[in-house]
Amino acid sequence: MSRPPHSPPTAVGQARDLLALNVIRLRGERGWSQEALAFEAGLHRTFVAHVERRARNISLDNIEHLAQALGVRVDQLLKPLSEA
Amino acid sequence: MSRPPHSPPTAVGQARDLLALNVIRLRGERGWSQEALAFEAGLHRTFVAHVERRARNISLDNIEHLAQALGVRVDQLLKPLSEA
DNA sequence: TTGTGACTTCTAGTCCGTT
DNA sequence: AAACGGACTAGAAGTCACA
Repeated sequence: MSRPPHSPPTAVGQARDLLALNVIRLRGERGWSQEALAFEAGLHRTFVAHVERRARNISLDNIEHLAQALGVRVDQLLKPLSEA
Repeated sequence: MSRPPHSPPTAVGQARDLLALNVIRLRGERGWSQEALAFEAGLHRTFVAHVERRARNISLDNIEHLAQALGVRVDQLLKPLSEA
């Protein structure tokens, strides 16, 4: 009565994992420290660290700031690694 | 000194628009009211209304709840309509 | 059925540190 | 360079009355 038959079951909390892994990956590709990324995104260094450790429930506006700092689209930050 | 040369410039606030448009579209495709979606996502009806009107800076966990209710992946909710 | 402003509670997000 | 903690403030979550 609600979900399309072919969509894979998605465990809660996976979004934080996806974001964390993509941020870590993209930041690494650019050779940036957490502090450098935080500066580019206008966020605090400890907050970026929390996000990468999945310890915080980041808001959409700040996801967007991270995406812009990394030079990618917002949805790219939430794609499964297999597709990134 | 920061952004890859070929990434398109993305205006701030677009993420809310993207999310809103995708939620409205997917909800419409399913013939659901805001209240029905809210119920499926475990959220309040007025909260969904605020999100669709871009009036709230929703967090990642709740984006995930909406995605699960709609039976799509999180990144699908933030894709440009042209690619959805 | 949906939009909206206002309100309280709780956590996102900052800033200071130490390891 | 990054994990981790404490204390604090800004702002999201969640709800309601009403248009």
